[in-house]
Amino acid sequence: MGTNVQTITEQVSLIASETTWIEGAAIQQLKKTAELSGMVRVAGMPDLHPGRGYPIGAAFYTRNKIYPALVGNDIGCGMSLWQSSLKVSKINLDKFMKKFDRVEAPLDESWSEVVKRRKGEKDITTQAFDLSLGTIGGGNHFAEFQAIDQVYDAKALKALGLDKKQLQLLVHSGSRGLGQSILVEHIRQFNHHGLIAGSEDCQHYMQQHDEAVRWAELNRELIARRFLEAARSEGHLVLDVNHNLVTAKALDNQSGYLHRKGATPSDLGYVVIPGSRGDYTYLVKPQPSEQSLYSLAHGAGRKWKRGDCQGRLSHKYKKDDLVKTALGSRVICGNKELLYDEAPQAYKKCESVVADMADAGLLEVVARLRPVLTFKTHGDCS
DNA sequence: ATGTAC
Repeated sequence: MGTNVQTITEQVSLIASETTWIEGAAIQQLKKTAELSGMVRVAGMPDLHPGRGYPIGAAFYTRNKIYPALVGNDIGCGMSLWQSSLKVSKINLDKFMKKFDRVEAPLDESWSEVVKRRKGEKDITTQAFDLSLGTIGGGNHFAEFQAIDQVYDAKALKALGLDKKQLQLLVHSGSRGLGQSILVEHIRQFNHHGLIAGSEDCQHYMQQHDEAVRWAELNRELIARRFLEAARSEGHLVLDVNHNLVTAKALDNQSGYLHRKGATPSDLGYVVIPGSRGDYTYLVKPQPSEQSLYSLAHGAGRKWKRGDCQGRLSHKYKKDDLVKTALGSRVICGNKELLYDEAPQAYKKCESVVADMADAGLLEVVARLRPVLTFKTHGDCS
């Protein structure tokens, strides 16, 4: 075992240094999840925190069964990084912020052709949630313009087609109401018992799951395209990685299923580990490892529960204090609850989470990106 | 997390 790989039980490991704060409740959930039938191994990431019954920031490996509830409602949620054609040096923040007045409504008619074409190309037939396509949603979802602030591996940066002078766009969103509807219907039918791998019910779930993953990818693409258009910019996709999904994966020459809930794949090339708005994002080169179930943290990880944050912060920080950050970036968030719940103070430092994984030999840092403008929502009190 | 619940 390398450093920063803690053994909780025979089945359960945790990627974190001894000094990284992990809530006890999250470890309890991790151990509880390991007791599910068919569970082989569970790995917690350094951003592990409690969820509703199951923890967030973890990978779960099963044989013979899959557990849709472990993936959760936001099937296909992930991170998409685009490079814009805008020069960082040309950005006037006060002016720039005003460009994003119309990025929350359903996509208008001017998008219908590209939506139709891309849905076809991605074999997405469901129409029930078309109105949500191209919208960010709530919670920890965002669209954030960033500047490459430190380069540690210039070769890798170049291989990705990234230019330090260009403004980048990071999109965090998922399958909106579609994934939710799939999970709700599944739980109504099967509760939390999971599905026998290969069964008809399992195949049916996987078919819906896979479509929701493709829908979430298209959603991020459309969000990026509409933000780039609003910024009067061109752009190209650099990477897109899902952190909520279940996929077939062979381990020890035996087939099985790798569930990821807030866990970024480390076996698919470069990924980003985002800090909460007001903190740095890290572009990293993963080193695939079975020790972490081929996964990495999907972010900095919550330190404080949603709902607790306003009480903990409002004595010290008013609304106006939270829309400008210590790194000089701006935040558009007209929803007061979200403004507090997603404040950088509510999260761990991304640097420490990344360092835990680097020290465990799970990644090498390519570059550090600093936030420029984080868009959450115009909300109800902007 | 959620075209946000009783």
